[in-house]
Amino acid sequence: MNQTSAIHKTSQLFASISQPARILILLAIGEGEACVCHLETLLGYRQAYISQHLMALREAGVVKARRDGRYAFYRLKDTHILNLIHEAASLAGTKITSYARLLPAPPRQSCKCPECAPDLTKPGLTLQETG
Amino acid sequence: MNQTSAIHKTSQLFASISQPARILILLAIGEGEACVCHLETLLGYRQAYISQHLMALREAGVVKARRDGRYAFYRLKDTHILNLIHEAASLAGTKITSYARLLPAPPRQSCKCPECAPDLTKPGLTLQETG
DNA sequence: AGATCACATTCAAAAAATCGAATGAGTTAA
DNA sequence: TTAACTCATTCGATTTTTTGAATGTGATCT
Repeated sequence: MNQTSAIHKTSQLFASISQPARILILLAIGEGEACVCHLETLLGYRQAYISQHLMALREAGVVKARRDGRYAFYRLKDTHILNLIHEAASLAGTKITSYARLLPAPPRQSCKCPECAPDLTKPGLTLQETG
Repeated sequence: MNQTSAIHKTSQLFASISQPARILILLAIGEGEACVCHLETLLGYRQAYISQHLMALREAGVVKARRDGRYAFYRLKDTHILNLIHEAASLAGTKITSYARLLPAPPRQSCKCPECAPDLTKPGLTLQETG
């Protein structure tokens, strides 16, 4: 592994997250797991749009997918990518707030969006942000 | 400063360094200062090419320029950008070696700017890398 | 079986980045 | 002043990325 190829790989990693939608997706996945429909609901993007970005992130080795039935669950390959994002935000003179992960209901395997997670429709349960 | 604009600024920072030539330039500048002619000799790129990338890095707020006569000296606005690069390399599964005291090997064809010229007369200075 | 759901992929047009070439602008030396 | 030097900028062709739209694939349900 020479210097040139190391720099090339590094630049490709940067390129894969040099886009607002990608960063939002990574933040939404956080340290947990998220299915596409969850991201769709959470971020308000169309499914195909999210899938495209997830494909790019997958090819860049940033996320990995797990299939379970007709759902696909995405997870960060290395959660240190979140640190990278926060440090970049700091260098850019701003601050990005992380999405707090909602605790998954013990027996449930589905995603957390209102569509597949009836628990979230209970009053009083909302999405929260934390720094 | 809301979340959307913070993410936008962060993605722009990533975009500005999502390119091998840019990363090489930042590594070459390192924690010191470098004139364009120095980078030209060091990296083997054309002057206009380097100037273009420096302009992009300047607009992204990554580097700042200082003019001294007909020379322009560039410096990192925040050397933490180097940490960011190394962390990204690690996430990409590679390792980038920093340049320390990097000078062209003899016979030296480096620029004659005040910054580099004195070193050129000293014997025994060669191209060195350090991690 | 057909219908529906969750997601992936392809296609194409628009937008942006890349990069070489030429040129401009300011500084200093002759 | 003229010339040479250092760097910045513009221009344009090529390539890449972005993004909406349409469609494909496989799993699940009825």
